[in-house]
Order: sequence, then C-alpha cells, then structure tokens
Amino acid sequence: MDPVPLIPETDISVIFQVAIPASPCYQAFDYLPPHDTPLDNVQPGIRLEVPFGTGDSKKIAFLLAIVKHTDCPLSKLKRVTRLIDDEPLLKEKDMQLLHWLSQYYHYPLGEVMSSAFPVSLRQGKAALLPVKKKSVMNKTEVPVVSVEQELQCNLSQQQAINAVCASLGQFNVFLLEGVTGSGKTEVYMQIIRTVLERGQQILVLVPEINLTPQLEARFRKRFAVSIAVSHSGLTNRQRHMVWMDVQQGHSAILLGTRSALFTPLKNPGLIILDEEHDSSFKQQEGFRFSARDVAIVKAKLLDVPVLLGTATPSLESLQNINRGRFQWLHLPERAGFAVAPEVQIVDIRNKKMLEGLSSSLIEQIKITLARNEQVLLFLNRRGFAPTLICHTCSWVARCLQCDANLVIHARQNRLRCHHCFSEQPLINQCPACNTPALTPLGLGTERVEQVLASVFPDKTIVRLDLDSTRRKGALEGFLDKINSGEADIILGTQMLAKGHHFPNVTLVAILDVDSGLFSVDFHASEKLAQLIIQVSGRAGRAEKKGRVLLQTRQPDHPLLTTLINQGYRDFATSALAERYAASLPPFSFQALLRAQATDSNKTELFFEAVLGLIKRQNLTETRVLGPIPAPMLKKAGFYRYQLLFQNNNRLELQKFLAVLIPEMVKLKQTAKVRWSLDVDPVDLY
DNA sequence: AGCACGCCGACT
DNA sequence: GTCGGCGTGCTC
Repeated sequence: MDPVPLIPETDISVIFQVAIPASPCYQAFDYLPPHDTPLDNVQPGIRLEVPFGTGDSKKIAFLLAIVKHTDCPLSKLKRVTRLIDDEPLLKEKDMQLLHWLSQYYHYPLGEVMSSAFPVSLRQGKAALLPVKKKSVMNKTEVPVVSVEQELQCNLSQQQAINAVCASLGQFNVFLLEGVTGSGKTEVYMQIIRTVLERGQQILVLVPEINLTPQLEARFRKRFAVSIAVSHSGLTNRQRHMVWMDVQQGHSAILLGTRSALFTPLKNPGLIILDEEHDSSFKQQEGFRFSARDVAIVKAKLLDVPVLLGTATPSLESLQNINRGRFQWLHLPERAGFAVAPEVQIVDIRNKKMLEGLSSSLIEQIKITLARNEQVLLFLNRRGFAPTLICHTCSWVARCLQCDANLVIHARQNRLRCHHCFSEQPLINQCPACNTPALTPLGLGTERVEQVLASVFPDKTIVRLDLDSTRRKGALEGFLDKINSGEADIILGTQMLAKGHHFPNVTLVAILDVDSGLFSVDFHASEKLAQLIIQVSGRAGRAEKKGRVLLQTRQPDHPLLTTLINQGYRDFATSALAERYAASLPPFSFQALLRAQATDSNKTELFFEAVLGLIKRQNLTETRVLGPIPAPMLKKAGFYRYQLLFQNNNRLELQKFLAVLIPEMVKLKQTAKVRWSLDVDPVDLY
C-alpha cells in the first residue's frame, strides 16, 4: 500500500479557506492544512479547530474551500489544529444557502454558519450519529401507514392538493389562503403523504413554539413515520440529536420554529410554512433573517415546492401573487359544518364602561355563558394597569433606564418595566408630594380578570399571558382547562391569537382595537387587520356560529369598516394601493441601520461618519432617511437612533449595502456603538 | 466581539 | 516610581 502522502511543512500550495464566527469579521481566513493529515477526502462543509487571535485561543471554524494561493503574508499563516468531521455535515446546497444569507443580510459568514448548527456542534463536539435504523428514505419500503383515515376533502382542498403534488420535484411557491377552519392542515397532510410516498422529507415551519404540540399530535395520529420536532424548548443535546437525525435522513418530517430552517435535509421534498403572515418568522435580533423569505430561497436551491399557508396573507405575498411569482390556492369556505362568525363593532364613545367592558359586551357574555358556551376576550396588555399616577401632583411612575412608564403588577405587588428587566415594589404613597394614594390608570389583563371575577363570581376565568404561563407546564394546564370545558371565560394577550382550536368558544371580543389604529409604523395597519381576523377566527370553529365584538372609539375608521364589511382581501387591496402611492414596500425595499450607546454623543458621531461615507462613496441611488431617534429614545440605559435606506430596486439597495457595510465596519466610530442592520425590516421602530 | 498594546492620572 | 483607565487596532 502506498504511504499516505504528507504535506511538507514548506508547501503552501494548499490553503484552507475558512469562515470563523468572530463577530464583525466579514472576510474568510486562510490557514495551512493540519499536520500529518491526508487531504484526499477533505471537503468543504467540515468543521475544523483553528488557532485564532492572540495567546493559544482556539475557535471552531468551517471549511469553505481548499485553494492554491493566498493574499495573506505567509508569515501570518497559522496551521489548522485538527479536522473535527470526517465528512461534511452540510452539503453543497446547504453551504450555498448560507453564502446567500451572509450576502443578503450582510451578516458575517462565520456567524451565519455558526447559527446553522446546534450549540453542541458549534462548540466542536463530535457529530453523534443516531443509532443506525433503516432509513425511512429508502424508497423500497415506504412506511406510510396512515394510522388515521384521511378526511374527505372538498373541491378546493382537492385542487390545492393536486396543484402542489403536480409540482413535486421542482421549485414553485404556493400560497394557500384559507380562513380559519377551512381545513388547511388536512391539505398539508395529504400533500405530505404523497411526499412521504416519494421517499422524501418534509420541513414544516410554524411561527412559535406553542403551535408545535398540536400539529405534532395531528401528524403522529396520521403518519407512522419518524417525526422530529425542533424548537427553543429543547436541551442542547436534544437539539443535537434532532439535527443529526434529520441530516442523516432518519426522520421523515421535521416540524419546528424558524431556526429549524437551517437543519440540513438529506432528501428534501417539500417545505411548508404555516401562518406565513406572522411576524414571528422574522428574527428580531442578531442575525435578522426572515424565515419566510429564506424558506423560499432554500426551496429554490433544493428544487422543491414551498407551500405558504395563512388566512390573512401578508401584503408582500399578495403582491407576489399579483406579479405571478406565487401560485394562489384558495379555500373559500369553512370545512365541515362550521360557519363564518358575525363581526360587530361596539361604539364605546361616551359609553359607561366597567373597567374596559361595555354593557353590551357584558350582556353578550351573560347570554353566551347561559348557553354553556365559552367566551374569549383579547387585550394586548399584560399586568394590572400600564400607569401609576398621583392625582394630586400628576407624578407618574417612570422607569429610570427607559423612556417608559412602569407597569403595575398587582398580583406580585411590583412595578415593572416591560422594556428592560428593572422592577421595584409597588408603592402607595406619592414620592413627589407624599399623597397617600396613587391611582392605577388604564387596563391590563390582570385588572380585567379582577372585574370579570366580580361580575361573574361563579364562573371559571382563565388568563393566558406571559406572566400567567411563565411556569413550565402552565400553558398546557390552561389549554386543558379550556378544552375540557372547565373554563368559562378565557382572557389573554397575543398568544391567544395564534392557531389554538377552541371549539366551544362562540363569543370573541377585542377589548381595545384603537391602540393599534394610530401607529407611526406603516406596517401597523396590516398587522392589526391580521390580528383582528386571526382573533375572530377563534370564534365558532365547530358547528356553532360565532360572534365577534370589536370595542372601539373609532367606529368609522376605514380599516375597521373595510375589514368588516368587505373582508380582509378588500382591506389588503386598499392597503396595497396606499403602499404603492407612497412607494413603500412591497413596491420598494428597505434596510434599517440601528445604533445605540449609553452616551448619545457616540451614536451621533457614528451616524455622522456613516453619512460622510455615503457622500464620499457617492451612493446617491438609494434614499437615506434620518438618522432619527427611536420612538423610545432611551431603552435599558441606551440611547437609540436609526437610519433608513430605501430603494425601488432590490438589487440597487443590495449594491448600496454591499459597498457601505464593509467600509462602515472599518470606521473607528463604529466600534463605539452597538449597531445592527435590518434588511427588510418589519418593525421600523 | 475579545484581547493586547499603549499612553496619561492617583496610589504603596 | 507603578497600577490601571479605556481608546485603538487586529484577528489568517
């Protein structure tokens, strides 16, 4: 046998180009190959350990390519310490996706790669292979035993299934628009069955962790295949195992939240993204990607169809349908016997209110409870009251770290800031004028719970918000209470709006619609309309007809009247027309540069330097708006400002950022602030 | 981001 | 005399 060829010490004709997660480092780094290691089977996508920086500190790096030369002075070249993987954990297509992500979001490649791996693999732990089972990807033995019978589909469901199934094996984006209760999940499952029969894997993404259990349960009931579930609730080891399991092709279905998107699929056949309009798909810190947009890019790379499902399509997706880029699939009616709820505006101007509840709402609650049906009340503000005020001297409890009021949490006797972690005991005496009585102003879920308890003393009330569900298992307990019929009135925030199926709820009320009507962010009306429709969708999902009440002081607001009289699609059409007239997304493209520092002078100097750079580079094609202070200027002790970039052409905006960001990183003012770039921001403030 | 180098004020 | 402040610059 031939001796293994060793790379002589002096031979620099082999250079390892690697990506290292070392935050602001955008460039690849060059290394000499490791000692005494045959290179015949070394492929891009493997992990390496490399010396990096001063001392003997080591980093886990990712091999990008093996090249023949380097621009780096030879004296600087260090040697790779060791190869961690024998075989690449990522295939070429996976690597291509990561390269695209780094370029599009202008985020360092090393960090992007790092975020694609579970923590233990990031840290360089060995890739544990799950026990070798027979791969379910083996076409010859399809284990698709439907445990549960498929439901009979109506014509539009069947058309949707046929359209996607006809496209298997090639890229296509489908938008499945169906009201709550129209049977989207059945459509997903029948398509999934066909993909399983082809011996391929399915990636199913949901916006948040709470939505995984019910979908998982339905999949398990239907399919006798290995199903992997991945979300932030798993331990590092569990995540590692799930990741490897899917990578090895041992699980046929991967169900998860946005981070599951990066798990490499051995044999991908379909990507499903449920509730595509949901802004939780946008990562709001660090690497700010949109899981919806990335899912589409990934599907394109993999040559598989991607199916986006929702009752309330995002304006971007509707525009993509209008332009013929997405194929529209529509489920116009509710499946089975369910009928659409009746939506009604409750004008609360000059009405006597009982802690946020109008008399007509209380009347409706009574009628509903008398019929032994459940009531769901939505208020997007947790705590007892958002303000504590002194009526003598008008002192207000403020957070010292933020430009915000402290929220009263009566249960725990605390005043809390919802924007930083600060909190303090609840006080009764005004610290400014010593008046021995302070007044809680405004409404939170705790306060509404209290008034409900006094109006309906013999009824069971369940409050679902971040505070009440913090304890592990608490949410499941509440959901059981609701589903068993023990709960009469369900009261809660955001988390009620999403996906949960409460068949006995027939009355839904939104206590304060107005808080969403007058925002400075142009996305707000779209989000409010989606929220109203989603919350309304909780009403009357079974045979019982539902009723929805919207309490407002703006009963003639066009958003509400259009939405209620003409429906979501008409609202969306007029909202798109407004966006077009104002050249706003999806008719233009934006990126938001945020910066914050404890010393506001530093952010000022930073943006001054950025503007100077833009001028020097003569980057005139792209509109530059600002910098402006964030609406909450001071948060957690940091002063925050932002600069908005906008261009009608996505590519032009990308070119602009591609010049600006690498130059900006080199400015000395940049190092003095915490900054972030948000491409396609959904939260402008 | 970390980490080291480097040049100016109050201490044993 | 020196310990350490953080401003600046680099990481193959």
